[in-house]
Amino acid sequence: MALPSGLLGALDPTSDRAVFRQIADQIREAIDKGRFKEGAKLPSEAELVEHFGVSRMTVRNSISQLQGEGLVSSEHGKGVFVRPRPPVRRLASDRFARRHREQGKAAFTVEAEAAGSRPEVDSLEVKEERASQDISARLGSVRKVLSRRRRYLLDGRPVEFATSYLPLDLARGTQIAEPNPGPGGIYARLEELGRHLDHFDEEVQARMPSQEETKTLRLAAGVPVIHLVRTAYDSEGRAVEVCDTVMAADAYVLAYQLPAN
Amino acid sequence: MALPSGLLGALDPTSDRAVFRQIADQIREAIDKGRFKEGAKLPSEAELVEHFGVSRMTVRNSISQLQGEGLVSSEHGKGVFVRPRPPVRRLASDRFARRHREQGKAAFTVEAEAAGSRPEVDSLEVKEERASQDISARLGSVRKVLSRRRRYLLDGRPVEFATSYLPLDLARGTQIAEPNPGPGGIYARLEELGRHLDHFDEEVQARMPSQEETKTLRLAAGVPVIHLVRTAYDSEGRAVEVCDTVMAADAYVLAYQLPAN
DNA sequence: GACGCCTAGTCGTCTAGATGAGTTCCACCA
DNA sequence: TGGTGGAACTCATCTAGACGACTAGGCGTC
Repeated sequence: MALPSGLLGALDPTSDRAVFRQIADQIREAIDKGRFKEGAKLPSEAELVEHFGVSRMTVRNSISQLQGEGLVSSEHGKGVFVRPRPPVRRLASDRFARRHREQGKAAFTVEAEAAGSRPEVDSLEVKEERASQDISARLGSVRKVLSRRRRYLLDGRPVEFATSYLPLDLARGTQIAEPNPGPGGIYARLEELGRHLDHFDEEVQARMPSQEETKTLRLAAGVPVIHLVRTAYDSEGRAVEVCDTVMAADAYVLAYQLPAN
Repeated sequence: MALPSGLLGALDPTSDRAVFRQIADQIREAIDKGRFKEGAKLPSEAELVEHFGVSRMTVRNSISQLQGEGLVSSEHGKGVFVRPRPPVRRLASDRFARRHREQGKAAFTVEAEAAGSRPEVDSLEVKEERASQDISARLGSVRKVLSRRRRYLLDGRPVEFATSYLPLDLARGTQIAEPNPGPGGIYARLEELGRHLDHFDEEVQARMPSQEETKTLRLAAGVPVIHLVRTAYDSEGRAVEVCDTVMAADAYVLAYQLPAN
């Protein structure tokens, strides 16, 4: 039952700092210093109670603190574990370049397989609907849109879900309205429709997930999401697609290249 | 003491869902539906205890749930409030374009004043130090660097802090090593030194803040940070600066433009 | 009017205990 | 051999109460 000595220190009873914060500090430091490795099990609540001589609620308070920081996650009946850092997927700013599209495969699939992961696309849903105010504004006062909703998984883990919106009069009746848009994806189809793509605008924000997002992406406590809204413009400056994406922040790093002039 | 009726519903005792989650759901829904507006005070813990007929710890558990989601923040002695959404600063991908630099003022200052905010720069610290492994790799195997550390505030609120690293043999003895690098900032000085800037690489990640970041940025619970690492390259492809930035995620939206070819 | 004190209301921290539920493993029995 | 039941351990939820500390407003004193 007793804790291996040296793993965790003692409390400072003279400190102003709340006891549960001191305990969280101790555990955090032990993780930082590698005394608890990624994926390792923390001492059980009972062991921590004994070690620090406090009540169980205080220990739980400490752990819930660390959970909120995304450092640990608890599993009912098993224990509390140092949260492993999943491999991140790097999204380069040229990922929608035409030269990649011409290969004919979806960007997500190609990239994932190159990284040795098993990609999946999920819950595909294609609908015709009224544009929300925001989408309408981004598409240039379009009323009705075709929406394409899907979820992406890597090795069975959901990492991202996205909804594309296209003006209905552009997409209706084309392969874009089919579940499978064909080789090169909807951007290839848009170009075949004579909409030569010129550039994309991306807006990036980070925030904590909603309840629904937590569920859809199976997020652990303390994992934010990246919310990315991309608008595609054709060579005449018309917006042809808006893609609204929510990503598990611990699975991604976004890379952009900016010109200096 | 009693709660205005209609604000919050009742619990479902037959539900599997934990009581504290049901209470959090009720409050979340009330916020979503606008029954509690931004900045409004939630019912006190005592009122919620009475309304739902549960113990105080259960109510506190609900509230701490909502805090973790970034929905509310509590103020000791005052109450729990719906977290107001602060105005966000939009960072455009051309913010380092030469044409802006030539105005002579710092980008942060110009932008903030244009938006009607009061900008401040803080805790400026210039040091010579050994490069960390990561910084060294990004700068191309540079051992010693000049580091410039500073914090940015808008209307007194810290929103971002950043550290720039430059190869020491490039920056030493120049105005870059001075606290005030002069008009146009260090990028202008680099160009005067013959390092014509070609492009920047930016890497964006989001995560929960460390203890220190929470303190430096005075972050509320449930606010993630955006971690941005920018590398500046000159026209000969040499990395001349790495800037490591941590931003309060609720204060920013990043905007990028990507070419389609 | 300015200041300080007091008080009621608020959240923060901590204790001690009860019950529930998921996981693991092993001894026992068929 | 193989399955089953249970013990022991884990975290999850909830209760009831105590004390501390911060805030705001009222009130009296100077």
